[in-house]
Amino acid sequence: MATGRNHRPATRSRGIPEATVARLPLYLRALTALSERSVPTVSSEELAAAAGVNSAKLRKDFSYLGSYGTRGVGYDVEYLVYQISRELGLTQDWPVVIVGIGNLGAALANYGGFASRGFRVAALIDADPAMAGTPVAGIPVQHADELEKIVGDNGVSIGVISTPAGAAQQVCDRLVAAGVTSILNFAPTVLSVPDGVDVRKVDLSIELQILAFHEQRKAGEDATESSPDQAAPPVRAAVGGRKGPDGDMPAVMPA
Amino acid sequence: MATGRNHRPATRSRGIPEATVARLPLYLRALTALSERSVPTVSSEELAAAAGVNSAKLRKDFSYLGSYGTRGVGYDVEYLVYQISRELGLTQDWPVVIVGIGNLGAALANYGGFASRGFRVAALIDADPAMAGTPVAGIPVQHADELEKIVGDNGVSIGVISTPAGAAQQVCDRLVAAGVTSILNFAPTVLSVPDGVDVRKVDLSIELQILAFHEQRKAGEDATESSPDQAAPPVRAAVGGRKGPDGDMPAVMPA
DNA sequence: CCATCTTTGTGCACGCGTTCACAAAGACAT
DNA sequence: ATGTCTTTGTGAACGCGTGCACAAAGATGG
Repeated sequence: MATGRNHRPATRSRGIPEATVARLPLYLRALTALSERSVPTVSSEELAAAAGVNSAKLRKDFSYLGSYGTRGVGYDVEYLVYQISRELGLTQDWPVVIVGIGNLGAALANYGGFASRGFRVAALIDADPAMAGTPVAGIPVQHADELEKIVGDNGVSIGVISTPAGAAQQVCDRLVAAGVTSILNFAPTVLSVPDGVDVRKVDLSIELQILAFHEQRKAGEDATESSPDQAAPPVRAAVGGRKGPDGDMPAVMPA
Repeated sequence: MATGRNHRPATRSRGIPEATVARLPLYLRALTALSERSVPTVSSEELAAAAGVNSAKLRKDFSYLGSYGTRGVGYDVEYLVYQISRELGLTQDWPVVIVGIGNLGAALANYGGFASRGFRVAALIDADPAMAGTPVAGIPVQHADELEKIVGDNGVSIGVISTPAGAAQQVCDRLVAAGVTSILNFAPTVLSVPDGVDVRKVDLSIELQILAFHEQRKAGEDATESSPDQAAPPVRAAVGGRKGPDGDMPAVMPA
């Protein structure tokens, strides 16, 4: 039921590696800061430091875009800002819909970085009829029934899902059916989409768990790895047995 | 990722690859759902489908944890839930502080997935004196002056930064100085931290830009790749010279 | 016009991650 | 017991991403 044929056949588009694409926004941000300070040129070393990456990596990344640097001098800041913006498709306007206007959805709607970079919040959508008409971030919330019409009328191709996990797949299906081909998913669920639709997920819970893993490892190293088993003993559960010994796992969509 | 000399000496801890660690929370979530439905065992194929990954990858991932499966049958759900939880360090309690209680910070504080899996919001911190005492998600906001004391008293090792970009590095430095060794950064900035401190970043803007890239590419393919240059002409800026002849560069985005 | 010095662009090697494909292991039926 | 059938665990090959190290390019000064 979940992913199924989520192929992702090496999204290497026009020869630009996916890893490079993921770093371009980082470079762009650093370059924009330099541009605001009217810095005319930067070396790969300086820019790499500002973006927090290796300078060789940065140069190789730029080489995929073409040769925009001048040897002995560096890169022209304004020119590079333009080239990267164009490569990322930020020279055009991207109408975006946010579905699920709870705490998170409202926060996203209010997020400044949204509107500032070619992205425009075309509509806020929520399933709660009581919210319809209520303005959030200056935009009136519309009912989910309008979803297809909104997407169609505005030519929306990017959708943001900030609904509860239980509603995410259904919302996703409707968005895709209406014409959306890129989805940013904040709900803690694996979304299943047809080929040709891109999904990126932002998952707070997963990030925290990864941090906890490393944190535990650090603590374990300090403790000379002497801890035999700090918590409850593994107790291989009998097949078909009940829940865990402590019976926790606090119900509904923990994370 | 941080900046400067953040070596990341192959964070391969006890032989568990980083990529595997990043997937464990995904497996755990799928397994928890199965556990709630009282499913006793799953095959790698089923679980992989639920988690949206390749079954061979899943089996290899589990092999790093040890051999918890039974050939011909599959994996014991309860047992695996426990093993992964333990590996991720979720059998212990992780006090977390959230710094920056704006729209996003408040949304995070209200996020259910936070408290449910071993993570406990120990404190909410904001620099605005007017917010001090105001309860958010049932927890009174404390002033930033208390940061060091809060971290110290509660033994906090994980910090969440949801401040504006300008304040993030400073907050980060204070958290680290106070003893925090893992940081989840929502601010659109590259954080610089000393060795031994882990930083993970969640950046809405970057995710959208990556989606825009692929979206543009899809549109370009549909148009038979005939588009020569859809927007303003590149107009290579003269090296060392001033800006473009017409001084355009439409300020394609402030921040 | 030549020498020097800076910085880019990239060939190459290495390591990680993914995937295939299959032998080993065990459940289950007879 | 023995055979069959399912599913795991993993050896091996492959491809991507990273970083080193250096030659080529061009600016700059004499």
